Amino acid sequence: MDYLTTLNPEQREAVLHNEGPAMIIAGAGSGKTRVLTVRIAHLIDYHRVDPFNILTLTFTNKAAKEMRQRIETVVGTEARNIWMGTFHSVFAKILRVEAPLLGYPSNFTIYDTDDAKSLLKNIVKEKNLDSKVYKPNVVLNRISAAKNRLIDAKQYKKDATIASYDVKSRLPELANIYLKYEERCFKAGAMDFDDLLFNTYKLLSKHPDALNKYQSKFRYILVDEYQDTNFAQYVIVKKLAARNRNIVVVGDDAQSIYAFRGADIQNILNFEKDYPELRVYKLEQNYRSTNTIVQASSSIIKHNRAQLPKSIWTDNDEGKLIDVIRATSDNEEGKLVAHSIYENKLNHQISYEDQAILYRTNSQSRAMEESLRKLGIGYRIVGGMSFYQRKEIKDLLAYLRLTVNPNDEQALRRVINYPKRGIGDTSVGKLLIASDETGQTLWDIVLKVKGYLGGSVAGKIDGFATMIRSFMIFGQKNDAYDTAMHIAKTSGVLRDLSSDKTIEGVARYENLNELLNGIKQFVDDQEREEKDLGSFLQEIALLTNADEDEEDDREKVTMMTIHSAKGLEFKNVYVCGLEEDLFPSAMMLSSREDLEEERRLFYVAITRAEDQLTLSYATSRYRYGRLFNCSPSRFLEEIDSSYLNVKKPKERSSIFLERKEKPAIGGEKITSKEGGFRLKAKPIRKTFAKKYTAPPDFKPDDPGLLEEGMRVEHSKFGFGVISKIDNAPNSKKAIVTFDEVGEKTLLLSFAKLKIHS
DNA sequence: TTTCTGTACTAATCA
DNA sequence: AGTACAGAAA
Repeated sequence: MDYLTTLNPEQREAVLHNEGPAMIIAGAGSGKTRVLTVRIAHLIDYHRVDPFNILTLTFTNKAAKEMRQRIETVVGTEARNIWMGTFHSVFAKILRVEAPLLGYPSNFTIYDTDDAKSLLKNIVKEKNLDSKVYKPNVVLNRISAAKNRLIDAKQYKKDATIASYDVKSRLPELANIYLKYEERCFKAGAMDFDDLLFNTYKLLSKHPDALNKYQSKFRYILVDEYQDTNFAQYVIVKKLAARNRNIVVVGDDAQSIYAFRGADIQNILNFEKDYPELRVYKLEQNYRSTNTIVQASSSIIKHNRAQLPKSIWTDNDEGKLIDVIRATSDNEEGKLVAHSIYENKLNHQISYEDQAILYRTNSQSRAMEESLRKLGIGYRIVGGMSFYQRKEIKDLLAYLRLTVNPNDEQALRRVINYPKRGIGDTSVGKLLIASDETGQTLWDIVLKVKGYLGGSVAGKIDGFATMIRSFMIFGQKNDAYDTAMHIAKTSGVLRDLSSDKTIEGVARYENLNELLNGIKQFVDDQEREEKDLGSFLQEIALLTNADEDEEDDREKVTMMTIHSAKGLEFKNVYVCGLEEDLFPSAMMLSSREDLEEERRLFYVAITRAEDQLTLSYATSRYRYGRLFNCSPSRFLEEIDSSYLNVKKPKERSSIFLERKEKPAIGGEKITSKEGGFRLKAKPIRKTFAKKYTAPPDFKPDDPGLLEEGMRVEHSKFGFGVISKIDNAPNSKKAIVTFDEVGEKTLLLSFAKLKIHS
């Protein structure tokens, strides 16, 4: 029970709350994760609750993992039996078992946003609708919103209000697209992200035995970040908790930032209505930030009308004022931020891992990256274009998906002609028509292709089907790694990539190997029981942006969107791009609700900082390759100016601005998963390869003169040092570490290198 | 059927 | 700046 002594009275009360519903309103930095973990530990350790009976829903898998580890220090390995994870991953786990009740195979595929969009694109095309009007993005958002409100395609079609709204917004065919989309997903044995929630709801409402089973299993339910749950999640939780009513939700209305995904603050208010016996606990003391930051954040959030009454306070020091940096361009903004980070380290011994750069949109990372690289500051980017979104990764994954579930239409279409095997769009189109007319899946048609197509194409398709079938048989007898390796080799994917000797091609090949390594680590994980391909695919389908690798973070600045930063904290935080139309986003200016959500997002951003907060903006910025002027964000004016230190451009030390540029280190994007393996993508940087252009008088030297350790100039990559020369008979190679683009292997018969002494 | 090339269009946040 | 698509040429 020592763990209770570390809590303040309010926290302790929340932890000791016994049975029945409770809501914990926890301000930023008030120790809510601590309360949650101690509470769970207390349930197990003191109240002798069986961990199997506890369900904890968190916002990221990483948060769940950390929480589990902390609980383990109190109650031991028993903690591993707690059901803990994101809504999506917990529900996917349930659906793996129960999907057959809903007519889905238990090895169902999970469609990510890209799969969903490309399926919608296909449907729009098949219906001969204008894809400029029915944009996949827009259509998907509408369908997603409907699913989050638990409206299926049939109900959608019947609903007069929705119909008139769709007509008004000139998308009258939406209902029919939704019907088709639903049908195609079901036929393919696939669920999109929203289906994981929707189908769980269907399961619990249509199958009393299943409802009964999970209600008695989950006797204690805890929900973190409750302010970001949507209607579907709300209803499911309510159903699960209906019998025991032991539900504790933790949230902060001021940090609700996912309305675009259907999150509804209303859920907090509904909660009070649903459980009249509800106890409410408030955690108002901030342990994270300086008083300046706490006060400044309060001065911002009070501009919002919609909020629950609470007053955040802190015992911490007053701290430093909030710096405001003004730059003339996005590139200069990056430079100033990078220099400031460098200076913090040099003069104040603040290591890079304690510093973070936050921005509204992922596209803002580029200018920052370049500046950090020039100063030789290591960094890592959370989110953005992730490893799994790369073409080469998706290609192999499509083969793997197809092997697990051959009805997966998106996967089939992706690889039926990759690598090129002479099955073009025309032929695939014919198969699709046959599939539509006969009601069979695309795979069924492929199996019986000779009945629908003639000529040599039929033979090729037949060969493809035979290959996939052989993969399926192979997969039944082997683990995920051996199967994936077999598939990569036999399908020709590996050969196709290794034949591409361009720089980008080599990077792609390495990425593919990284994926295979990742699968190997998955298989080698001692704690894992299921090592088949299907388990691996399920594992990676639900990775979140924040599910990051930790061992590699040392001496690296963290960069991410503010959304990804939720729940995190850093000593020094830079919030960039504080300009009208960027933050707040131009798309969020039309209603008070939207603007207030942007303001909450800003609130989340600044409350990430412990000691020092810096806000920056630029007066011009590149968009669509053009330079646009911008004006400072209204949010800057909303902060009480007594907390601000507006830096005048002159004050900045010129030493830094003229410093010689250092070679780059670091700079890889990292994505990983909690099971212990991690995947790094080799960045494919055409941009930087293009950036450098040799002077007109550039003349390469004779490759024979090159030696290890020499400093050389390359016509595209700029300057670098030869780290190794490989004297293979017909392909002399040099490995050169370039200042800007990092290590490259160059074939000396092609590469033009000039020696610099 | 594939590959090349020019053009049109686009970048908000996430599971 | 990057890319996705359409149309022409091979």
